[in-house]
Amino acid sequence: MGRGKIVIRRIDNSTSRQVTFSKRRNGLLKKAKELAILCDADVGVVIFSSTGKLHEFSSTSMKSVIARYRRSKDEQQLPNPASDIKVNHRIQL
Amino acid sequence: MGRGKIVIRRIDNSTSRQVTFSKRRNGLLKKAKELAILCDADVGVVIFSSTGKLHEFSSTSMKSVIARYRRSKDEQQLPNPASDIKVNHRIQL
DNA sequence: CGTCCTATATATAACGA
DNA sequence: TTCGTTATATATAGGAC
Repeated sequence: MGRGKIVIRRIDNSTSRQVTFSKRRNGLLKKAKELAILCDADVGVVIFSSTGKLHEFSSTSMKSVIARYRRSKDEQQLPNPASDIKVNHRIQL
Repeated sequence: MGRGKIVIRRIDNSTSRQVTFSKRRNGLLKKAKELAILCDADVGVVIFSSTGKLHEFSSTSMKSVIARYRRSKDEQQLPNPASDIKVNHRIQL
């Protein structure tokens, strides 16, 4: 989507990688927000740049998204309730 | 980005909302993957459709992304060491 | 580092089968 | 509803500030 076509592989040049990062990071966060609004979805996005800086977006709150994610995961990975009697896990954060 | 321009607000029609959801969800996940590869970033995306179905993407593992998110948050929300005597966080990374 | 500009690459809204 | 098709809307690569 620009003057030239690019291949999806790690950008070697540190400077261009940084530039591309900020542009695409903004694009991704915008898309996430649009998806959440348009489709009434609960979305959570976490991005760590290669320099370790955090960027995020969450339609509700990252906390609730993560909590919901856990619950959802727990459910789907417990297809064997018969042998799992003591299913008590606390959802923190 | 289609035949017509749209306003970013919840799509009332359930059917179109569903259609738009699957298209944009795929788009968002693709963008997330590209960002991770191109910019060597650590990305985590969690999406719950309005019907509650989970969709996700993570460059490494959602588990590690969430863990990293927590650490990152812990650090940044402790800008008041004066009143916080028991500030013991380990800086890793 | 973010911002503006502009030519292109992509994503996708509206349809049709 | 689930897929293609395609006309348009957007995102963004490249480059200059």
